[in-house]
Amino acid sequence: MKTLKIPEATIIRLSVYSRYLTEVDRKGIVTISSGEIAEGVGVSPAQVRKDLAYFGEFGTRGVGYNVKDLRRHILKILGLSVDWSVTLVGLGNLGLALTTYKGFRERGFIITSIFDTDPGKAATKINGVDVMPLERLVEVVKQNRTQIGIITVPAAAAQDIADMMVKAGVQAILNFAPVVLNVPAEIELRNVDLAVNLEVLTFNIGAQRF
Amino acid sequence: MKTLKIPEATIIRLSVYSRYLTEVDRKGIVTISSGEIAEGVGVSPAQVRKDLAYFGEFGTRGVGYNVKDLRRHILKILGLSVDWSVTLVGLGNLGLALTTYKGFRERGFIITSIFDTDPGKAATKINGVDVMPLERLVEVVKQNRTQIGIITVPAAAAQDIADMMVKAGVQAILNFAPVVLNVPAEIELRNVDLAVNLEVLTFNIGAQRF
DNA sequence: GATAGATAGTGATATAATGAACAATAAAAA
DNA sequence: TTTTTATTGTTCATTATATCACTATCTATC
Repeated sequence: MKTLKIPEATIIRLSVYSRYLTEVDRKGIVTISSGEIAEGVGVSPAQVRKDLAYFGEFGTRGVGYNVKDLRRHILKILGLSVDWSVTLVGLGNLGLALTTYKGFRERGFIITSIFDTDPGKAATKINGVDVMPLERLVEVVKQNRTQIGIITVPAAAAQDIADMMVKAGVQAILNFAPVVLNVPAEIELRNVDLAVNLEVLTFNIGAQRF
Repeated sequence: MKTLKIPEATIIRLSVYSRYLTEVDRKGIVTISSGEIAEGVGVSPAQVRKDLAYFGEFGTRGVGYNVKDLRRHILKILGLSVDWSVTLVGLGNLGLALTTYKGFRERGFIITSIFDTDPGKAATKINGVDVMPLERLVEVVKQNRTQIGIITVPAAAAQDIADMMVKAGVQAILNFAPVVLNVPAEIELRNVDLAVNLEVLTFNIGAQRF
Protein backbone atom coordinates (compact mmCIF):
# COMPACT_ATOMS: atom_id res chain seq x y z
CA MET A 1 0.00 0.00 0.00
CA LYS A 2 2.12 2.85 -1.33
CA THR A 3 1.03 6.34 -0.32
CA LEU A 4 2.58 8.04 -3.32
CA LYS A 5 1.27 11.43 -4.28
CA ILE A 6 -0.21 11.40 -7.77
CA PRO A 7 -0.28 14.68 -9.72
CA GLU A 8 -3.74 15.83 -10.71
CA ALA A 9 -2.41 16.40 -14.21
CA THR A 10 -1.71 12.66 -14.35
CA ILE A 11 -5.31 11.85 -13.41
CA ILE A 12 -6.66 14.14 -16.08
CA ARG A 13 -4.38 12.55 -18.67
CA LEU A 14 -5.38 9.03 -17.58
CA SER A 15 -8.97 10.01 -18.19
CA VAL A 16 -8.07 11.20 -21.68
CA TYR A 17 -6.05 8.03 -22.36
CA SER A 18 -9.00 5.85 -21.39
CA ARG A 19 -11.28 7.76 -23.70
CA TYR A 20 -8.77 7.37 -26.52
CA LEU A 21 -8.37 3.66 -25.80
CA THR A 22 -12.15 3.21 -26.00
CA GLU A 23 -11.99 4.72 -29.46
CA VAL A 24 -9.02 2.56 -30.50
CA ASP A 25 -10.65 -0.56 -29.11
CA ARG A 26 -13.78 0.14 -31.12
CA LYS A 27 -11.64 0.00 -34.26
CA GLY A 28 -10.58 -3.51 -33.28
CA ILE A 29 -6.94 -2.65 -32.56
CA VAL A 30 -5.49 -5.11 -30.03
CA THR A 31 -2.07 -3.70 -29.13
CA ILE A 32 -0.81 -0.13 -28.83
CA SER A 33 2.53 1.48 -27.93
CA SER A 34 3.10 4.44 -25.62
CA GLY A 35 4.18 6.35 -28.72
CA GLU A 36 0.88 5.73 -30.47
CA ILE A 37 -1.14 6.76 -27.43
CA ALA A 38 1.04 9.86 -27.12
CA GLU A 39 0.43 10.70 -30.77
CA GLY A 40 -3.31 10.22 -30.35
CA VAL A 41 -3.76 12.47 -27.36
CA GLY A 42 -0.98 15.01 -27.88
CA VAL A 43 1.57 14.29 -25.16
CA SER A 44 5.06 12.71 -25.11
CA PRO A 45 5.55 8.92 -25.03
CA ALA A 46 7.61 9.23 -21.84
CA GLN A 47 4.75 11.07 -20.22
CA VAL A 48 2.36 8.25 -21.02
CA ARG A 49 4.70 5.66 -19.52
CA LYS A 50 5.40 7.77 -16.43
CA ASP A 51 1.70 8.31 -15.80
CA LEU A 52 1.01 4.58 -15.99
CA ALA A 53 4.07 3.73 -13.90
CA TYR A 54 2.47 5.33 -10.84
CA PHE A 55 0.02 2.46 -10.77
CA GLY A 56 1.91 -0.59 -11.96
CA GLU A 57 3.30 -2.32 -15.03
CA PHE A 58 0.62 -2.78 -17.62
CA GLY A 59 2.65 -3.28 -20.79
CA THR A 60 5.08 -5.74 -22.34
CA ARG A 61 8.54 -4.53 -23.32
CA GLY A 62 9.17 -4.77 -27.00
CA VAL A 63 5.44 -5.10 -27.66
CA GLY A 64 3.31 -2.42 -26.07
CA TYR A 65 0.01 -2.47 -24.22
CA ASN A 66 -3.06 -4.61 -24.73
CA VAL A 67 -5.73 -2.06 -25.52
CA LYS A 68 -8.62 -3.73 -23.69
CA ASP A 69 -6.52 -4.55 -20.61
CA LEU A 70 -5.01 -1.11 -20.33
CA ARG A 71 -8.39 0.54 -20.75
CA ARG A 72 -9.88 -1.63 -18.04
CA HIS A 73 -6.96 -0.95 -15.69
CA ILE A 74 -7.26 2.82 -16.14
CA LEU A 75 -11.02 2.78 -15.58
CA LYS A 76 -10.41 0.80 -12.40
CA ILE A 77 -7.80 3.34 -11.25
CA LEU A 78 -10.19 6.22 -11.90
CA GLY A 79 -12.85 4.47 -9.82
CA LEU A 80 -15.05 3.83 -12.85
CA SER A 81 -15.46 0.09 -12.44
CA VAL A 82 -18.54 0.84 -10.37
CA ASP A 83 -21.47 3.23 -10.84
CA TRP A 84 -21.74 6.47 -8.88
CA SER A 85 -24.89 8.08 -7.57
CA VAL A 86 -25.00 11.79 -8.36
CA THR A 87 -27.39 14.51 -7.25
CA LEU A 88 -27.84 17.72 -9.20
CA VAL A 89 -29.14 20.95 -7.72
CA GLY A 90 -30.29 23.84 -9.87
CA LEU A 91 -32.32 22.99 -12.95
CA GLY A 92 -31.54 26.03 -15.06
CA ASN A 93 -30.31 25.61 -18.61
CA LEU A 94 -26.94 24.33 -17.48
CA GLY A 95 -28.47 21.94 -14.96
CA LEU A 96 -30.81 20.61 -17.61
CA ALA A 97 -27.91 20.16 -20.02
CA LEU A 98 -25.94 18.17 -17.47
CA THR A 99 -28.84 15.93 -16.44
CA THR A 100 -29.29 14.92 -20.04
CA TYR A 101 -25.56 14.74 -20.86
CA LYS A 102 -24.86 11.25 -22.21
CA GLY A 103 -21.17 11.35 -21.36
CA PHE A 104 -21.96 11.03 -17.66
CA ARG A 105 -24.00 7.86 -17.87
CA GLU A 106 -21.50 6.28 -20.28
CA ARG A 107 -18.81 6.62 -17.61
CA GLY A 108 -21.03 5.32 -14.82
CA PHE A 109 -22.32 8.56 -13.31
CA ILE A 110 -26.02 8.11 -12.63
CA ILE A 111 -28.05 11.17 -11.69
CA THR A 112 -30.39 9.77 -9.05
CA SER A 113 -31.98 13.00 -7.79
CA ILE A 114 -32.58 16.54 -8.98
CA PHE A 115 -33.54 19.55 -6.88
CA ASP A 116 -34.74 23.06 -7.62
CA THR A 117 -36.40 25.86 -5.66
CA ASP A 118 -38.91 26.68 -8.37
CA PRO A 119 -42.16 24.85 -7.46
CA GLY A 120 -43.08 24.72 -11.15
CA LYS A 121 -39.93 22.78 -12.00
CA ALA A 122 -40.20 20.71 -8.86
CA ALA A 123 -43.19 18.90 -10.30
CA THR A 124 -41.55 17.77 -13.52
CA LYS A 125 -39.54 14.69 -14.34
CA ILE A 126 -36.24 14.59 -16.28
CA ASN A 127 -35.03 11.29 -17.72
CA GLY A 128 -37.32 9.46 -15.35
CA VAL A 129 -35.96 11.32 -12.31
CA ASP A 130 -38.38 13.44 -10.25
CA VAL A 131 -37.39 17.05 -9.68
CA MET A 132 -37.86 17.77 -5.98
CA PRO A 133 -37.90 20.89 -3.79
CA LEU A 134 -34.73 21.74 -1.85
CA GLU A 135 -36.35 20.87 1.46
CA ARG A 136 -36.10 17.20 0.58
CA LEU A 137 -32.41 17.29 -0.42
CA VAL A 138 -30.80 16.09 2.80
CA GLU A 139 -33.33 13.33 3.34
CA VAL A 140 -33.25 11.97 -0.23
CA VAL A 141 -29.50 12.18 -0.73
CA LYS A 142 -28.91 10.41 2.56
CA GLN A 143 -31.41 7.71 1.67
CA ASN A 144 -29.80 7.12 -1.75
CA ARG A 145 -26.30 7.15 -0.28
CA THR A 146 -25.42 9.58 -3.07
CA GLN A 147 -21.68 10.21 -3.17
CA ILE A 148 -21.41 13.15 -5.57
CA GLY A 149 -23.20 16.48 -5.82
CA ILE A 150 -23.29 18.84 -8.79
CA ILE A 151 -24.10 22.50 -8.12
CA THR A 152 -25.60 24.53 -10.97
CA VAL A 153 -27.35 27.27 -9.00
CA PRO A 154 -26.56 31.02 -9.07
CA ALA A 155 -23.42 32.09 -7.19
CA ALA A 156 -25.36 33.59 -4.29
CA ALA A 157 -27.10 30.30 -3.49
CA ALA A 158 -24.17 27.96 -3.99
CA GLN A 159 -22.71 27.95 -0.47
CA ASP A 160 -26.08 27.01 1.08
CA ILE A 161 -26.46 24.12 -1.34
CA ALA A 162 -22.91 22.96 -0.62
CA ASP A 163 -23.67 23.01 3.11
CA MET A 164 -26.77 20.88 2.56
CA MET A 165 -24.87 18.42 0.43
CA VAL A 166 -22.20 18.06 3.09
CA LYS A 167 -24.88 17.55 5.72
CA ALA A 168 -26.44 14.88 3.53
CA GLY A 169 -23.13 13.03 3.38
CA VAL A 170 -21.82 13.50 -0.15
CA GLN A 171 -18.10 12.84 -0.55
CA ALA A 172 -17.46 15.10 -3.51
CA ILE A 173 -18.89 18.24 -5.08
CA LEU A 174 -18.57 19.55 -8.63
CA ASN A 175 -19.35 23.25 -8.54
CA PHE A 176 -20.31 25.26 -11.61
CA ALA A 177 -21.22 28.43 -9.68
CA PRO A 178 -18.57 31.16 -10.10
CA VAL A 179 -17.80 31.49 -6.41
CA VAL A 180 -15.27 30.03 -3.96
CA LEU A 181 -16.99 27.50 -1.72
CA ASN A 182 -15.98 26.50 1.81
CA VAL A 183 -16.35 22.83 2.61
CA PRO A 184 -14.70 20.54 5.17
CA ALA A 185 -11.28 19.24 4.15
CA GLU A 186 -12.50 15.67 3.74
CA ILE A 187 -14.92 16.70 0.98
CA GLU A 188 -13.48 16.64 -2.53
CA LEU A 189 -14.33 19.87 -4.32
CA ARG A 190 -13.79 20.83 -7.93
CA ASN A 191 -14.79 24.03 -9.60
CA VAL A 192 -15.67 24.44 -13.25
CA ASP A 193 -15.92 28.10 -14.13
CA LEU A 194 -17.01 28.43 -17.72
CA ALA A 195 -16.03 32.09 -18.04
CA VAL A 196 -12.54 31.41 -16.66
CA ASN A 197 -11.92 29.08 -19.56
CA LEU A 198 -12.69 31.80 -22.06
CA GLU A 199 -10.50 34.21 -20.11
CA VAL A 200 -7.49 31.94 -20.35
CA LEU A 201 -8.04 32.01 -24.10
CA THR A 202 -8.32 35.79 -24.33
CA PHE A 203 -5.22 36.18 -22.20
CA ASN A 204 -3.30 33.90 -24.52
CA ILE A 205 -4.55 35.65 -27.63
CA GLY A 206 -3.22 38.92 -26.26
CA ALA A 207 -0.19 37.48 -24.51
CA GLN A 208 2.31 39.08 -26.88
CA ARG A 209 1.86 42.23 -24.81
CA PHE A 210 4.09 40.77 -22.10
CA MET B 1 8.58 44.12 -23.88
CA LYS B 2 9.35 41.19 -21.59
CA THR B 3 8.69 37.73 -23.00
CA LEU B 4 8.26 36.10 -19.65
CA LYS B 5 6.39 32.84 -19.53
CA ILE B 6 3.31 33.08 -17.32
CA PRO B 7 1.97 29.87 -15.74
CA GLU B 8 -1.56 29.01 -16.78
CA ALA B 9 -2.37 28.47 -13.11
CA THR B 10 -1.57 32.14 -12.57
CA ILE B 11 -4.03 33.19 -15.26
CA ILE B 12 -6.78 31.07 -13.75
CA ARG B 13 -6.11 32.57 -10.33
CA LEU B 14 -6.10 36.10 -11.72
CA SER B 15 -9.53 35.41 -13.12
CA VAL B 16 -10.70 34.26 -9.69
CA TYR B 17 -9.12 37.29 -8.00
CA SER B 18 -10.93 39.64 -10.36
CA ARG B 19 -14.24 37.97 -9.63
CA TYR B 20 -13.59 38.27 -5.92
CA LEU B 21 -12.57 41.92 -6.27
CA THR B 22 -15.83 42.64 -8.09
CA GLU B 23 -17.66 41.23 -5.08
CA VAL B 24 -15.53 43.20 -2.61
CA ASP B 25 -15.92 46.39 -4.61
CA ARG B 26 -19.69 45.98 -4.58
CA LYS B 27 -19.51 46.06 -0.78
CA GLY B 28 -17.84 49.44 -1.01
CA ILE B 29 -14.46 48.31 0.30
CA VAL B 30 -11.69 50.57 -1.02
CA THR B 31 -8.42 48.89 0.00
CA ILE B 32 -7.49 45.23 0.36
CA SER B 33 -4.33 43.34 1.32
CA SER B 34 -2.86 40.28 -0.36
CA GLY B 35 -3.74 38.38 2.82
CA GLU B 36 -7.40 39.30 2.56
CA ILE B 37 -7.57 38.34 -1.10
CA ALA B 38 -5.81 35.09 -0.25
CA GLU B 39 -8.32 34.38 2.51
CA GLY B 40 -11.22 35.13 0.18
CA VAL B 41 -10.18 32.86 -2.62
CA GLY B 42 -8.32 30.14 -0.74
CA VAL B 43 -4.67 30.57 -1.71
CA SER B 44 -1.58 31.86 0.12
CA PRO B 45 -0.83 35.59 0.35
CA ALA B 46 2.58 35.03 -1.22
CA GLN B 47 0.87 33.39 -4.17
CA VAL B 48 -1.34 36.42 -4.70
CA ARG B 49 1.64 38.78 -4.68
CA LYS B 50 3.66 36.48 -6.94
CA ASP B 51 0.87 36.25 -9.48
CA LEU B 52 0.50 40.03 -9.61
CA ALA B 53 4.26 40.58 -9.75
CA TYR B 54 4.39 39.03 -13.21
CA PHE B 55 2.59 42.08 -14.53
CA GLY B 56 3.81 45.02 -12.48
CA GLU B 57 3.49 46.72 -9.12
CA PHE B 58 -0.12 47.44 -8.31
CA GLY B 59 0.00 47.87 -4.55
CA THR B 60 1.38 50.20 -1.93
CA ARG B 61 3.71 48.78 0.72
CA GLY B 62 2.30 49.02 4.17
CA VAL B 63 -1.16 49.67 2.74
CA GLY B 64 -2.34 47.11 0.24
CA TYR B 65 -4.16 47.38 -3.07
CA ASN B 66 -6.87 49.75 -4.22
CA VAL B 67 -9.75 47.43 -5.02
CA LYS B 68 -11.08 49.24 -8.08
CA ASP B 69 -7.62 49.82 -9.55
CA LEU B 70 -6.45 46.28 -9.06
CA ARG B 71 -9.66 44.88 -10.50
CA ARG B 72 -9.30 47.08 -13.57
CA HIS B 73 -5.66 46.12 -14.01
CA ILE B 74 -6.45 42.41 -13.84
CA LEU B 75 -9.32 42.70 -16.31
CA LYS B 76 -6.96 44.53 -18.67
CA ILE B 77 -4.36 41.79 -18.27
CA LEU B 78 -6.93 39.11 -19.05
CA GLY B 79 -7.94 40.97 -22.16
CA LEU B 80 -11.36 41.85 -20.78
CA SER B 81 -11.22 45.60 -21.27
CA VAL B 82 -12.81 45.00 -24.67
CA ASP B 83 -15.71 42.83 -25.84
CA TRP B 84 -15.11 39.59 -27.71
CA SER B 85 -17.20 38.16 -30.52
CA VAL B 86 -17.97 34.49 -29.97
CA THR B 87 -19.58 31.88 -32.22
CA LEU B 88 -21.22 28.75 -30.85
CA VAL B 89 -21.74 25.59 -32.85
CA GLY B 90 -24.05 22.81 -31.69
CA LEU B 91 -27.34 23.86 -30.15
CA GLY B 92 -28.01 20.84 -27.98
CA ASN B 93 -28.83 21.23 -24.32
CA LEU B 94 -25.28 22.27 -23.46
CA GLY B 95 -25.08 24.70 -26.36
CA LEU B 96 -28.39 26.23 -25.35
CA ALA B 97 -27.19 26.55 -21.76
CA LEU B 98 -24.03 28.36 -22.84
CA THR B 99 -25.79 30.75 -25.22
CA THR B 100 -28.01 31.87 -22.37
CA TYR B 101 -25.27 31.83 -19.71
CA LYS B 102 -25.16 35.30 -18.14
CA GLY B 103 -21.58 34.92 -16.91
CA PHE B 104 -20.27 35.22 -20.47
CA ARG B 105 -21.91 38.52 -21.32
CA GLU B 106 -20.95 39.99 -17.93
CA ARG B 107 -17.29 39.44 -18.76
CA GLY B 108 -17.58 40.80 -22.27
CA PHE B 109 -18.10 37.63 -24.29
CA ILE B 110 -20.85 38.31 -26.81
CA ILE B 111 -22.27 35.37 -28.74
CA THR B 112 -22.74 36.85 -32.18
CA SER B 113 -23.64 33.73 -34.14
CA ILE B 114 -25.03 30.24 -33.52
CA PHE B 115 -24.93 27.26 -35.86
CA ASP B 116 -26.59 23.85 -35.93
CA THR B 117 -27.12 21.13 -38.54
CA ASP B 118 -30.76 20.53 -37.59
CA PRO B 119 -32.90 22.56 -40.06
CA GLY B 120 -35.61 22.81 -37.38
CA LYS B 121 -33.27 24.56 -34.97
CA ALA B 122 -31.70 26.57 -37.73
CA ALA B 123 -34.86 28.63 -38.06
CA THR B 124 -35.10 29.70 -34.43
CA LYS B 125 -33.63 32.66 -32.62
CA ILE B 126 -31.86 32.60 -29.22
CA ASN B 127 -31.37 35.84 -27.31
CA GLY B 128 -31.93 37.75 -30.52
CA VAL B 129 -29.31 35.76 -32.42
CA ASP B 130 -30.39 33.73 -35.46
CA VAL B 131 -29.51 30.07 -35.49
CA MET B 132 -27.99 29.30 -38.87
CA PRO B 133 -27.07 26.16 -40.80
CA LEU B 134 -23.42 25.06 -40.79
CA GLU B 135 -22.99 25.97 -44.45
CA ARG B 136 -22.98 29.63 -43.50
CA LEU B 137 -20.40 29.31 -40.71
CA VAL B 138 -17.25 30.32 -42.58
CA GLU B 139 -18.93 33.23 -44.32
CA VAL B 140 -20.65 34.67 -41.23
CA VAL B 141 -17.76 34.21 -38.82
CA LYS B 142 -15.39 35.89 -41.29
CA GLN B 143 -17.81 38.75 -41.81
CA ASN B 144 -18.22 39.31 -38.04
CA ARG B 145 -14.46 39.03 -37.41
CA THR B 146 -15.37 36.60 -34.64
CA GLN B 147 -12.30 35.70 -32.59
CA ILE B 148 -13.54 32.81 -30.46
CA GLY B 149 -15.42 29.61 -31.26
CA ILE B 150 -17.23 27.33 -28.82
CA ILE B 151 -17.80 23.72 -29.88
CA THR B 152 -20.73 21.86 -28.30
CA VAL B 153 -21.34 19.20 -30.94
CA PRO B 154 -20.95 15.41 -30.53
CA ALA B 155 -17.37 14.11 -30.49
CA ALA B 156 -17.58 12.67 -34.00
CA ALA B 157 -18.40 16.05 -35.54
CA ALA B 158 -16.04 18.21 -33.50
CA GLN B 159 -12.95 18.04 -35.73
CA ASP B 160 -14.90 19.16 -38.80
CA ILE B 161 -16.31 22.11 -36.89
CA ALA B 162 -12.85 23.02 -35.61
CA ASP B 163 -11.52 22.96 -39.18
CA MET B 164 -14.30 25.28 -40.33
CA MET B 165 -13.65 27.66 -37.46
CA VAL B 166 -9.96 27.80 -38.30
CA LYS B 167 -10.80 28.43 -41.95
CA ALA B 168 -13.09 31.25 -40.86
CA GLY B 169 -10.25 32.87 -38.96
CA VAL B 170 -11.05 32.38 -35.27
CA GLN B 171 -8.06 32.80 -32.96
CA ALA B 172 -9.25 30.57 -30.14
CA ILE B 173 -11.49 27.55 -29.62
CA LEU B 174 -13.20 26.31 -26.47
CA ASN B 175 -14.06 22.67 -27.03
CA PHE B 176 -16.64 20.79 -24.98
CA ALA B 177 -16.59 17.64 -27.12
CA PRO B 178 -14.75 14.76 -25.45
CA VAL B 179 -12.17 14.31 -28.15
CA VAL B 180 -8.63 15.54 -28.87
CA LEU B 181 -8.73 18.13 -31.64
CA ASN B 182 -5.94 18.98 -34.09
CA VAL B 183 -5.59 22.65 -34.88
CA PRO B 184 -2.68 24.79 -36.15
CA ALA B 185 -0.23 25.88 -33.44
CA GLU B 186 -1.24 29.53 -33.67
CA ILE B 187 -4.83 28.72 -32.65
CA GLU B 188 -5.45 28.73 -28.89
CA LEU B 189 -7.34 25.61 -27.89
CA ARG B 190 -8.86 24.70 -24.54
CA ASN B 191 -10.81 21.60 -23.73
CA VAL B 192 -13.51 21.33 -21.11
CA ASP B 193 -14.43 17.71 -20.55
CA LEU B 194 -17.28 17.52 -18.09
CA ALA B 195 -16.85 13.81 -17.39
CA VAL B 196 -13.12 14.24 -16.71
CA ASN B 197 -13.98 16.58 -13.86
CA LEU B 198 -16.15 13.96 -12.22
CA GLU B 199 -13.43 11.37 -12.77
CA VAL B 200 -10.86 13.41 -10.91
CA LEU B 201 -13.32 13.45 -8.02
CA THR B 202 -13.95 9.70 -8.07
CA PHE B 203 -10.22 9.06 -8.24
CA ASN B 204 -9.68 11.24 -5.20
CA ILE B 205 -12.51 9.63 -3.26
CA GLY B 206 -10.93 6.25 -3.83
CA ALA B 207 -7.31 7.41 -3.66
CA GLN B 208 -6.57 5.66 -0.38
CA ARG B 209 -6.11 2.53 -2.49
CA PHE B 210 -2.67 3.73 -3.61
C1' DG C 1 19.61 -20.90 -30.16
C1' DA C 2 21.64 -16.53 -31.10
C1' DT C 3 20.80 -11.90 -32.84
C1' DA C 4 18.33 -7.72 -34.14
C1' DG C 5 14.76 -4.59 -33.52
C1' DA C 6 11.19 -2.63 -30.79
C1' DT C 7 9.34 -0.74 -26.76
C1' DA C 8 8.29 -0.71 -21.65
C1' DG C 9 10.03 0.74 -17.21
C1' DT C 10 13.08 3.72 -14.52
C1' DG C 11 16.74 6.62 -12.48
C1' DA C 12 18.94 11.02 -13.32
C1' DT C 13 18.39 15.61 -14.79
C1' DA C 14 16.07 19.82 -15.93
C1' DT C 15 12.30 22.85 -15.49
C1' DA C 16 8.48 24.90 -13.22
C1' DA C 17 5.70 26.16 -9.38
C1' DT C 18 5.15 27.08 -4.71
C1' DG C 19 6.39 28.56 -0.12
C1' DA C 20 9.11 31.00 3.30
C1' DA C 21 11.76 34.72 4.60
C1' DC C 22 13.17 39.32 4.38
C1' DA C 23 14.38 43.99 2.75
C1' DA C 24 11.97 48.16 1.19
C1' DT C 25 8.69 51.56 2.00
C1' DA C 26 4.44 53.89 3.21
C1' DA C 27 1.33 55.55 6.90
C1' DA C 28 0.34 56.26 11.65
C1' DA C 29 1.81 57.11 16.22
C1' DA C 30 4.84 58.92 19.51
C1' DT D 1 10.95 64.20 13.39
C1' DT D 2 11.66 59.68 14.76
C1' DT D 3 9.81 55.25 15.65
C1' DT D 4 6.62 51.64 15.04
C1' DT D 5 3.59 48.92 12.40
C1' DA D 6 1.80 47.04 8.29
C1' DT D 7 2.28 45.09 3.95
C1' DT D 8 4.29 44.91 -0.59
C1' DG D 9 7.82 43.19 -3.88
C1' DT D 10 11.49 40.03 -4.36
C1' DT D 11 15.01 36.61 -3.43
C1' DC D 12 16.16 32.12 -2.10
C1' DA D 13 14.91 27.42 -0.87
C1' DT D 14 11.89 23.63 -1.49
C1' DT D 15 8.81 20.83 -3.70
C1' DA D 16 6.52 19.09 -7.66
C1' DT D 17 6.41 17.91 -12.41
C1' DA D 18 8.19 16.78 -16.88
C1' DT D 19 11.89 15.33 -19.89
C1' DC D 20 15.77 12.65 -21.22
C1' DA D 21 18.57 8.82 -21.66
C1' DC D 22 19.47 4.33 -20.48
C1' DT D 23 18.51 -0.56 -19.24
C1' DA D 24 15.68 -4.57 -19.41
C1' DT D 25 13.14 -7.68 -21.96
C1' DC D 26 9.95 -9.33 -25.40
C1' DT D 27 9.12 -11.07 -30.32
C1' DA D 28 10.57 -12.33 -34.64
C1' DT D 29 14.04 -13.71 -37.66
C1' DC D 30 18.19 -15.84 -39.13
